[in-house]
Amino acid sequence: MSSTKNTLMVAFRQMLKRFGPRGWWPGETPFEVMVGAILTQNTNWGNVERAIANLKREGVLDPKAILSLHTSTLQRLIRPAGYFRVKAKRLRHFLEYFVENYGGCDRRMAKCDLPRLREELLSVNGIGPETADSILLYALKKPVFVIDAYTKRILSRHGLSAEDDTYDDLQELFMDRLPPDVPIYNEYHALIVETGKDYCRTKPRCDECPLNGWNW
DNA sequence: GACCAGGCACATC
DNA sequence: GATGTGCATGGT
Repeated sequence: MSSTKNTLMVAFRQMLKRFGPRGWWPGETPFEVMVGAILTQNTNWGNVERAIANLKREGVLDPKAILSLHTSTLQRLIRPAGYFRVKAKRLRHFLEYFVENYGGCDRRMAKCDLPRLREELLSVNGIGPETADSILLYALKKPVFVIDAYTKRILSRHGLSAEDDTYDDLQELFMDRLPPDVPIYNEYHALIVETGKDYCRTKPRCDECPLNGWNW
């Protein structure tokens, strides 16, 4: 266990050395982070930035302001992020929950405990485990480890996960072995994404990967 | 033109 | 419960 813990931190330091702190999540406010978490589902971040810029330009990057938009207007503004019809619905579902339960106030929401918030978020149509955890960690500063496609791919490539491991299995793997520390969870996930982008796409460059030899 | 990107819900078997 | 499919834009 302790050697595993050490291995996880060694991998962390290797990635940090290679890329430096990523400073996630890019977003000026917790609310912007929440919107970004939904818009970035299976989507390149650059496209999400365009969509968020549109919302800002129209002065509607605000829970109630977005809710008051006509559906076609919302769709037009978030169009660059792709899947704009489904994402308009998902955004609305989340905002209805957010405004109804917390008055659209992230600080009020952050006062609630993690297990309750996670369960609530997962019950919102359009919010799955990764989106829920991204909101919890990056917007509300709750200690949850975010698992994403890169994490799955990297763990699998290094033989550190099984085919049938679920999202929760992989999350447990990290959370059992790391202290419940928001800055570490934040930086760790961001660095895994960065490592995945550079070395672990469909044509992997395993030889150069900073996680070469990673094991536990 | 193919492939990729910081998922999720739903239909079908 | 597992497997397959639709959703869509913009960069490389």
